[in-house]
Amino acid sequence: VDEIVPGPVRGDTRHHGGVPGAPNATGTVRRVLPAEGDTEAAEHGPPTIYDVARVAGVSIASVSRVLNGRRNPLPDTRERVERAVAELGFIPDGAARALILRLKEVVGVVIRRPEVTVSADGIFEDEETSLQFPDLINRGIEVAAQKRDFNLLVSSVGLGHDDTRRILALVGKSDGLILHDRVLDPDQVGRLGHQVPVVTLAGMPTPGTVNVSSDNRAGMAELASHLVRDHGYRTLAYIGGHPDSPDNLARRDALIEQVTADGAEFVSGPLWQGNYFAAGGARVIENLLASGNFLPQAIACANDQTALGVVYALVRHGIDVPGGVAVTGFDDIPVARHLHPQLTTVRQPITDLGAIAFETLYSMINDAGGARADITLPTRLVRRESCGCPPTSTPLTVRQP
Amino acid sequence: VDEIVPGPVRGDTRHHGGVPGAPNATGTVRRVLPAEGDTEAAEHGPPTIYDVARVAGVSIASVSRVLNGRRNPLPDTRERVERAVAELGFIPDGAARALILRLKEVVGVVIRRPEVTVSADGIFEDEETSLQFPDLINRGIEVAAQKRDFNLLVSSVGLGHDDTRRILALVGKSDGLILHDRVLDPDQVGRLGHQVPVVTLAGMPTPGTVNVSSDNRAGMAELASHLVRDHGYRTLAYIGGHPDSPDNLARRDALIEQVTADGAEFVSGPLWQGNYFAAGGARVIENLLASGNFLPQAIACANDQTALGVVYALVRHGIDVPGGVAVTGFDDIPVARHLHPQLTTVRQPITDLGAIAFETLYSMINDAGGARADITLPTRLVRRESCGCPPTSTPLTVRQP
DNA sequence: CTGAAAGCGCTTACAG
DNA sequence: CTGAAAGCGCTTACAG
Repeated sequence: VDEIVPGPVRGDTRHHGGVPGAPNATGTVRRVLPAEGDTEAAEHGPPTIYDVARVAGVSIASVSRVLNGRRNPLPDTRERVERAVAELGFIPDGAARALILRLKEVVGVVIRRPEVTVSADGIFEDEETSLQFPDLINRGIEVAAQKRDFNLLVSSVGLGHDDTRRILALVGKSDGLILHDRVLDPDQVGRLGHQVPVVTLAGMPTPGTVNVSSDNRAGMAELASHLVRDHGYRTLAYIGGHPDSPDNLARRDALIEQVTADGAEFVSGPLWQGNYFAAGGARVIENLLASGNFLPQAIACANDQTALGVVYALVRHGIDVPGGVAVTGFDDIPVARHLHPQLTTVRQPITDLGAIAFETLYSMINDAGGARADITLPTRLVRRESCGCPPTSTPLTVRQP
Repeated sequence: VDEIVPGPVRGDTRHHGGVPGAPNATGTVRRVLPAEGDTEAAEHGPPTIYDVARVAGVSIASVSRVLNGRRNPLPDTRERVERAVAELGFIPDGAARALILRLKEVVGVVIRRPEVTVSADGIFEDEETSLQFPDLINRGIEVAAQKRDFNLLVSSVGLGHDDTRRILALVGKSDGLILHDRVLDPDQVGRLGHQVPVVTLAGMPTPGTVNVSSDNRAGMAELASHLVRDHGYRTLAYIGGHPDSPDNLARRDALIEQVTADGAEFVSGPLWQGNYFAAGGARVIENLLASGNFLPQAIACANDQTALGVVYALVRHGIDVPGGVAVTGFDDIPVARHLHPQLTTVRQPITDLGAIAFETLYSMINDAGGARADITLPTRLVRRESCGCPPTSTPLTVRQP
């Protein structure tokens, strides 16, 4: 029996019957059994390195070497492989490559997607709000990743969905994780950090992971000083982002500190709670006005999108910005400079944040070395019109190289 | 010699010496050689299914079955596996899983990142322009993908970079591709379509791939009629997007057709070329004004971001919108409703576009079945203020469920 | 320079 | 129900 049955001896005998250039015929059979006559087994699925080797008349090792530029294959070998690759339309399977290399060249990124909330009157907030800031960060990550031949694998989490399962699946598909703000609580981050390289963006510093954020305190302090000392505003308020966001807390604290230190009054209360989105900012103003509250001279918002909603709501109610109330943002997203009035804000190096997060993760992936320090990037005040400053006369849409 | 050397007999003998719970010690050795004394080989790298099996005292097959909910493992088996998984912090390797399943559960998405262009006076345009529309589409893809346990693998391409290599690498890491507008020329798309399932967004229909787009013609025709018939504008112009964008061409053609049919005048010329970004729209206005051109009564822009820049530049020059010139957009990105004036535009179902692109691709991945028809989603005119309509009195930031 | 062989970490018929 | 074995498609020492 042993010598009659032509059972597979090595993996590559499975491929003996492939017809080069023949289009995939059925696409249904998964395991190719050795053909009876050993002559016309149909080709299934995309071509593999075995198919290329057979067509080129070389070993799979040579194919691999040509494709990866290892050693110096003979010109003849190289040409035959390249011809076969082109003929078959061969694309190497990343999974097999990742398995042997122990490197997927994939960075997992987890963002928090906006919740669909229901307000008191049973109306849903728009769930298609824009994630400008996170999207811009992801762009920074992607551009940096590209230079290392990495790609960006995105997953979003929301409240009440079994996120752990989703995140673990993401980990299994990547070499390391970058977590946006408020994606996991610090405990979970710490635990994850033991299993895989993790970088957090604007998160809580956790041993074993690296946190990348920008200097909220300095930026907000500079803004506060500008509002109080330069413009002379005596009453100020803050419209917060998500209450569990470290960025939000740092900005708020710095504002209160500076405003108080400069002898102005900080107005606060439960109504001043936003959610990082324009809708949230607008709602705060609506509620404030509806309940007859007085408005301070200046409102500092947790981010630009909130400021956008605030300006919108104020103008709707006939309140001029900055004439009636000054409004400022945080982030300096691209649209901020195209608004009326142009938005005064604190500039974060948004794409740099992403790029540095990736580079940090990349170094963690490559050497499992010891502890690394958290990173804080500088911020700076961008004075435009919404704080009360005069319009600038610089070119509108261009910048110096 | 044969019986003295304790060489690996099966793959799993490699794991005999692992110390459960011990932290990864060196992290440098890659291949674990059989330990001399066969007793204290250090654990390396993250735990595998063999480690879990050993700790749980079962076979790797049982571990796999528990983890994937196949068959009905005995409660005892299940518990021991779950305990071992928790103890070791085991996360299954997606690459190995993908290799055997022939499914990576990953959708590759290619976007075109904005070019860094140099204008005539040697000044660079801001490369951090916002990709709101593509980002929103990607969100739609991601949400749909999630429901199928897929993740989104992103890669961006730009002019002059060796994109083919990058895209092929992406293909190797995913089960299928969604291509944004202007990522590849139709020839390349067609070729790729032979090798892997491909869905294009607003691309040129190609045999073997499926194109998903929205009804540009109907939307733009509706807008044009509104401007000419309802508002009575007699001169109109169009600020284009990228000249090689099918969306752009369809919108322009529909506008010209309708404007002409309605007996109004269509103004055009080389200066009216934008690039889908705010900076491009603003520059068109600047150039027009600088060269002493007269402005039409209404300007329809290729998309909302362009309109944003146009409004900005007009207002800067003291031209009221819509009083002096009416301006409209296309897309209805979230920020459009928060601008002053609120932007009249054509609404595309942005996230639906992404979701449907994914679902189409998913079905292509699961059955390599025959040809599929291209898909066109409906659009509709959203009348707000920038066309000359009065402000609406509906709630500002909410919508009905 | 090149090829035969081993092995990456999983899943799943196939027997028991 | 469970385990031993095969195999997914690659890369890379190891010999020749």
